[in-house]
Amino acid sequence: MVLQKRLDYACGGYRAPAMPHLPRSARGKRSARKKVEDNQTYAFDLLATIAGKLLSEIKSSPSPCTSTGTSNAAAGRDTAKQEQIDEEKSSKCEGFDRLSCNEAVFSPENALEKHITSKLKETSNVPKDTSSGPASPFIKSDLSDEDTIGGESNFGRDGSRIGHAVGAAAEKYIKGNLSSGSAESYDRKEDGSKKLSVAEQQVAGNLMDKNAAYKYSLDDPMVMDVKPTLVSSDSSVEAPLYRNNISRNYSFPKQEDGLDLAADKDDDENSSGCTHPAPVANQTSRMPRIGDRRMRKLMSSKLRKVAPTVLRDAGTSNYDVEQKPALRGKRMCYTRQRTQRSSFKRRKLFDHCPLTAYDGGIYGEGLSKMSENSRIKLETDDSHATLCGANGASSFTTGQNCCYESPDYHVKLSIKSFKVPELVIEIPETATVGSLKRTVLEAVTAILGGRPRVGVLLQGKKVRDDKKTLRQAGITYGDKLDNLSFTMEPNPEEALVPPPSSEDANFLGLACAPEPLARIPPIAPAAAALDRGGPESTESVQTCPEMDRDAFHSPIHPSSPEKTTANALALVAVPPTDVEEALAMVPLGSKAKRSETPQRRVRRPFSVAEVEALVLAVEKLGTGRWRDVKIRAFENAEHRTYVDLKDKWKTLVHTARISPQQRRGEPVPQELLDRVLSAHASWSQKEAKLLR
DNA sequence: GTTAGGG
DNA sequence: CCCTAAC
Repeated sequence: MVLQKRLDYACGGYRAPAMPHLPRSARGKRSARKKVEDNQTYAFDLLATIAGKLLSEIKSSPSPCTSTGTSNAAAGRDTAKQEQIDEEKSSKCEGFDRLSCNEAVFSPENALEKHITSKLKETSNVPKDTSSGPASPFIKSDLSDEDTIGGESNFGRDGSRIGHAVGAAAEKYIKGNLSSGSAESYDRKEDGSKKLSVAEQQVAGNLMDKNAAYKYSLDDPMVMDVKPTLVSSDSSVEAPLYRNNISRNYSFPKQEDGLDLAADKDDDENSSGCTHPAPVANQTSRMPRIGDRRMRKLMSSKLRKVAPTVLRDAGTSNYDVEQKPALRGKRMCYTRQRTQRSSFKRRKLFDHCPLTAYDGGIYGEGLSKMSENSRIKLETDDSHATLCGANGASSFTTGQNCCYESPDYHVKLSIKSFKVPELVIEIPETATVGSLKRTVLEAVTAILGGRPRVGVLLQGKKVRDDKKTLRQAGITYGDKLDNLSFTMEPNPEEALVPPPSSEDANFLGLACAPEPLARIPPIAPAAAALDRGGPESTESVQTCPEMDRDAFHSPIHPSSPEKTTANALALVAVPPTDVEEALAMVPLGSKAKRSETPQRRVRRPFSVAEVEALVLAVEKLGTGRWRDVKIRAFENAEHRTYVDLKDKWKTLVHTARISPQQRRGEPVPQELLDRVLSAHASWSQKEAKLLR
């Protein structure tokens, strides 16, 4: 055949049309079998990449300290709070009445990102199904025409869905964000990953005895709030996050343990290569397709090993995996995902159980029980009155901790949700859903990833003076609570990055640089902060007045006892408006240019003239010699590759077979379609004969 | 780089 | 149109 080919060319590219060639179809379909394998590989690679990145981040971050002191350092910003912690540690009963909201402890990122992630994921898959299932087999083959259109429309739908999804996620958060945390904690137990629990307990132990731990947690409103978050991640993926947060934010001695354990869980041997992935990933993403492909292959060997270890690190993992267009429709099928999914389901179940939201604290089971009782305790004044914010104050809190507090003048608060910085994401339409997810995750992580701090808004105004007593600030018993809300914000101390601005090359520029597509202008410049690396964005957020205004409000409802459950603290990331809008802005990769979805070629429907030329050529050359067809009939049509011609022929054949009503796009003269069918039949026959 | 097919 | 496998 080869020889023949060459000879033909020698003759000016014209050969005996009737010279059928052996179809390669003999190869049969190979896709199915290998796909599974390959998919896994992809998944692993991607996961590994991400995981590696995360891991590296963790590593790069200040190593966990052995004592609370570290956590204090982390908190940095609020000295008083730090002291608080120390005190607690040193003396069992001391400082309980103090306001010990160590912001450092507050790290909702996990929960949030997790939540969003899962949500996105969940929804993203839906559209897939929709698009994949052509109403009829006929329609299916018509894809070339309709597919593109359909595909695009699908994409659009996806987007909207995602938006909804996000919205839903946000809603969920509002309703019972914490619940997710609780669910998570449950997951953990169920999964038998008690290592973490142990670690937690140990941590608690460090603080003192269990009671101490209890108290500690109770004492620190933030802690309470946070707890769910910490545990929030799914057993598999969570672990890493969990430790990640802890290590970075809390620097508990045990973190290490947790980390190791987590790592070991799946496979310990691989922790080694984890450092690579991050950089590699970036490179990969930037590479041209072929390069990319190759890269992935090359990497796969290395990364695969690492992947398992890091998997959990990447709460993100799934995002990344899905981000690859290559994975479209094919999803990872390894257990991990299933695990996650199941976790998610469980979590969902818990979503409506606000009570549990508080459970599953850092300290584990013990805490979980008291959690419902514990709420937010705020210090009213110097008198050390502790405010048991819980709706229907918890007996526990009162009984155990409140011994130090005066029962009077307790401000009862029920935090329904936290305001988080507005999340604005900008992403090209051509970006994959996966990249979208990742982007969102990054944004959220960036915002809350560091050591987020809690802001208090009273009547819309930020209460900045931490030294003020609640009373002084105007937060008093039975008053103004409606105007009290909390915000979750990046810790300024952590990030000394310039305030975010739309011009910020870091995220705006880099983010989408590779993407030629027009971007949706950032909705709110302030939002840019979100895009930044977690810690860095802090300052900007703090600085930005809009932050406070735009952030989601978590109005505090004077809690009524019966509402306790319903009023569970919720961490909510509520998109200001439409999710899609909100998502409009985050850079696809603030740090690395990700969004490397190679621009999809513009759709250029075949004109009738082109179809005719194609038909003519195929009639002459037959099917299976697309390169020749291309040369013969589309030599000058740069945008028509022989693959395109082949595809077009495929669709033409299909089109010719379906009823005219089912056809879409510019109608092709029936005459041409008839010729298509005849030519197709003719050449098929010749082919068949040859095979015999 | 081509061809064949699935997505 | 995209992506791959098999050539």
